[in-house]
Amino acid sequence: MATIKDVAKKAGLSVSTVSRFLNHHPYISDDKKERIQQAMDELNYAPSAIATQLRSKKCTTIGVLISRITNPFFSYLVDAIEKQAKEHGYQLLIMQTYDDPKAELKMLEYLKQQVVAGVIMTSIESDSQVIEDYSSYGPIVLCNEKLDGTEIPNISTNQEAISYEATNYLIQKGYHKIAYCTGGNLTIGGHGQQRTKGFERALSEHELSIKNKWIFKQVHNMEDGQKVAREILSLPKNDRPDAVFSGSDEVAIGIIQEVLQQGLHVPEDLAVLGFDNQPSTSIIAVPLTTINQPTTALGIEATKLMVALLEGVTYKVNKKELILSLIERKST
Amino acid sequence: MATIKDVAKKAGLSVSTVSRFLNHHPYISDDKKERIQQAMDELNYAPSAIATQLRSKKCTTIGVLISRITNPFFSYLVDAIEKQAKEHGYQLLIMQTYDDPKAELKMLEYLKQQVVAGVIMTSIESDSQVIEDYSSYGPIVLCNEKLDGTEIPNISTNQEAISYEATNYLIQKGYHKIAYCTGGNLTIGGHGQQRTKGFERALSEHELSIKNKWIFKQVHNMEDGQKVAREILSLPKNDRPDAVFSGSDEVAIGIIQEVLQQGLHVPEDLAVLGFDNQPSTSIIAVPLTTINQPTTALGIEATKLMVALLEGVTYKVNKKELILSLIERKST
DNA sequence: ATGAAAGCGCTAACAC
DNA sequence: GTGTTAGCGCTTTCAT
Repeated sequence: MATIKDVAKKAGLSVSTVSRFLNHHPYISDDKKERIQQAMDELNYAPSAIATQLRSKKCTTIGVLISRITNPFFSYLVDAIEKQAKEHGYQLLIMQTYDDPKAELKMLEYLKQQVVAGVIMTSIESDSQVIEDYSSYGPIVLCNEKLDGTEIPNISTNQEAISYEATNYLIQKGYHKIAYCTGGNLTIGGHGQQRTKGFERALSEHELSIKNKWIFKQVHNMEDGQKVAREILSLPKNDRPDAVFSGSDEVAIGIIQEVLQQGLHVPEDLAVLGFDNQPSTSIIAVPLTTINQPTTALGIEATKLMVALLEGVTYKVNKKELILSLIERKST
Repeated sequence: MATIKDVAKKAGLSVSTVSRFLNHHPYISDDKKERIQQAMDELNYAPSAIATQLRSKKCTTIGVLISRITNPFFSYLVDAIEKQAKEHGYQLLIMQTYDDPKAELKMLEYLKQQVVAGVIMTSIESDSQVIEDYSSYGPIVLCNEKLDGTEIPNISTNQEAISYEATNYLIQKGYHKIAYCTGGNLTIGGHGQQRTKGFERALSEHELSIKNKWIFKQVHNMEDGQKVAREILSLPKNDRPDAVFSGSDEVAIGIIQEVLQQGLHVPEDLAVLGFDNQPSTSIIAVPLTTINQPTTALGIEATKLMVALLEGVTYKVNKKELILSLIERKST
């Protein structure tokens, strides 16, 4: 590979002039510009990004932490982040955590080592203290997550409110025995805590109770959903929920599949409400009532905020687009 | 940020000793190891990856080019690549092209600038000559793509054969008027050329012809599929295909949706065969007959080959897993 | 076993 | 306008 030195030699100029040319400085005579360009072309020169970075301390790679890219919510989020980042001249280093704090820590170490200039976290596994510590090495922006008691900036939606609204919607529709599915395990500060809060608030306002056996924790995919449906349907009629609020569309789809397979009907035998509005929810046998997340807006705002932080300017987050909405289809 | 110099000073040693410690060289006395470790801890030191890279010329970032991450085929591919890369100590720089050759070129420039050590291309927009030129700067591995007349290594499946097989399957089932959907435009060397070849071979062996109006080019998503279905259904009965072979599941799903919406039936009024076996194809109203791609194997093999190329060892691709298969469901 | 010193490819004062 | 030079933080000879 040719270096800036080779170019300078070939053009009969000094490295600094070539460097100036590279960095679009003013005040270089046109004939020299031409000579440099020609030398570069002949040598097929490209500046070493590494050397530039070491010297100028400018890094244009943003780290993105996601739990799993195959989840449509995250792939759409990454899509939005990537497009926005590219627009500002940044690249994405992507890392899946699969909910493993070790992977998360690896990315945070990359921040410390300056492999990435900043990190957008779309999932959190570490303690807030750990993340706060690392934020001294570069900006960290939380996307669709929050960390109470910290100063870490975040872009997020009001999941508690929409959960409350969706639960009320179910109650108004006449469903009073509502089961609940969550990916977390109902610990405070854990996954889906906000959704759970909204759900519980709506129930208690209507003085409805929820039985322990109607609560399903650590359910994530279609198979889990099918299992949940089997459990529900095996309960005696008078003890059986008439609706399920699932914190995940995938689980909701599994539930619907299983109910239909048993020759029963949705929503007559069991109503199902999901969360995410994943692409496939509108095309299944019984289209799913679910909650739409402003995925693109979340990605765009998180990235804009990150870029602003990186470039030392202020950015006022546009909250108008960050709203969740209930999509009513056929499953409720 | 503390540097190696600071650590050396604090430990009362030279930078070279610290460097040796960092690189796990033998022959460092235990007491000095301890002193260094302690100094590092106190200073909260992390070596600058950039400086290390500039000096040692070792880069552990692999560039991955994909057309769009929101397409499940690609997100599953990236998932497999990321896991495999991580296992070997590499990271992924991901870039979507949205079929724009400019984006592709940007990644290839990153290869030239040593931002990435190698590039895995899961989609190709540039001329083979361009890609061959860039391959002198680092390994390029094609994944699920081929470039005839070049030496660029590739991991791919026999799409021609499965297309042939799937078309024969349709013919054997009694469908003799088969329409065809492709994301490309039927140019030689273009998108889906192999699939088209297999399709045509099967037709011509059975002396079946295909009318021009039964061919749909540049169709990509569900909406395109719905349009295709509308066009097909508006044809007079005697001139209407009885089956569609779609090069994309998404288009196939759109077709099914539209047929059902018009009160007609799949496969009675129109049989539909897709390509990809995307997750949602098994859960739609009429589960789709389609072709399964060995996504994980493609990703794993491409990454293993890339790592081998990067580390200068040979790797024999495991072709046993790289097989396509017809998944028969209810749409044919 | 440890240290001194050169230099990876580039940028940015500082001189002229 | 252009050249000289001193590093950025690290690895790696070459001494000792």
